[in-house]
Amino acid sequence: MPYLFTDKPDPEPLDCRIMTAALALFVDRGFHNVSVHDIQQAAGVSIGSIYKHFGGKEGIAQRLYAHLLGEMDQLIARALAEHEGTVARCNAVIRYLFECSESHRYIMAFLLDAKHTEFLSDGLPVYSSAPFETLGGVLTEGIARGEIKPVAPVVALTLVFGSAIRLINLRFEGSVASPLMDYYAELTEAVWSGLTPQGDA
Amino acid sequence: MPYLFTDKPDPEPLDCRIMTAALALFVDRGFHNVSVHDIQQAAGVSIGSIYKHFGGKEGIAQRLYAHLLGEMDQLIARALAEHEGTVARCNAVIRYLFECSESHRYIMAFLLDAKHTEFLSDGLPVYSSAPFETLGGVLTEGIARGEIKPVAPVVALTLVFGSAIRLINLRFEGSVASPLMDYYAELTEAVWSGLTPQGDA
DNA sequence: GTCTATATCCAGATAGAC
DNA sequence: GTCTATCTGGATATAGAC
Repeated sequence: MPYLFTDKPDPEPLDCRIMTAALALFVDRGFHNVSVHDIQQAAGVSIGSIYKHFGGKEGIAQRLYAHLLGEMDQLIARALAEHEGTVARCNAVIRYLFECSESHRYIMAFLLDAKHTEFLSDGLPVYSSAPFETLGGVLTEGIARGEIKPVAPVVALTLVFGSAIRLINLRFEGSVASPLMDYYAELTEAVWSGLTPQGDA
Repeated sequence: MPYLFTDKPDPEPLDCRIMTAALALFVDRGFHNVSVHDIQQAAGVSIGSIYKHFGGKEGIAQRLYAHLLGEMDQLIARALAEHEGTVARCNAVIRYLFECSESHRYIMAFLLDAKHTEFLSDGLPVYSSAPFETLGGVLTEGIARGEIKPVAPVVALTLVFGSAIRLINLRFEGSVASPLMDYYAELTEAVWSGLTPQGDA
């Protein structure tokens, strides 16, 4: 089972083997280019088990998505708890996003790179999900407090996190050779100098 | 045949009917959730014609992608030709991107919203394609001339166009209710006040 | 060059043994 | 609860008439 912050339990249960294998395949090839047979083979399990535990391919994707959204929620909660002030909090989130993108590529690619609406019948797009709602709230609050220029919240959101996530996407695509943290300072400085009244970084 | 700037010729040839129908289906449902039968039916053509003209579903997507990248190239060339200076040029591109996203939703959604690598065996990701290479060049030049702060080109690219494109994505997803141009001024002002030495908008 | 009918293949899903 | 073998549906692709 793929986690961002905890190490997996040693006698890894079958569910987790399946989800881990599926995650890698989904990211590498795309959901629709992966068959249940591929997952079964990669996980070293039988087809029967997969249908018993998940009900099918979409079932795996659903549970993966729900689980990983939870991980993302933890990441954001952690970043927010560790800092005070809108700028510091958002920077902490960006830093975590960058670091986790390097250290847990599959998790982050599945969350930030996939078009979930194309294979999850129910699921909302990531940017309407709980974690990103939280970030929108942080920025809206920052605007209300005057820490951020009075722009539309969605503009602040796209500037701060949209650009950061685009950089992550480019990194996953292979268009960016250096580790993301190499760009952290430049990016955050430029963003906040455009969004804060005083122009602090 | 979907165009950004020209009106379609009146006795619309068969190729174009097929490509137009396929474009709408690909955007609405995603490439893998569309069958050749669906396209055939929507275009009012027979399966035989589709295989004769395009060789199959991926053939349609390939020609669509090539054609629409050309349209995007025109859009950018136009914006660059109409203005002088890095900031004005980039703003013109953003303005065109916003306007075309409202007026030609299917074209822009196919170009900016789809994961082409998942269904085109050859095609590069959009952000490594000619149009975006051009934009990278414009920003690199602006940095060299001192019109833009000396940041890594990829940082400038993600800030200027990454945030704009994220906003477009959100608009397509339905997360943004107002027309994109409502945010144009706020977005560009914030971006350039972070990226230009003097902080001009 | 356009269509219809058909063949082939493969992924998704299940039934029943162990 | 886990596996193997099998069924079924549907999508891609083609062959041949018009």
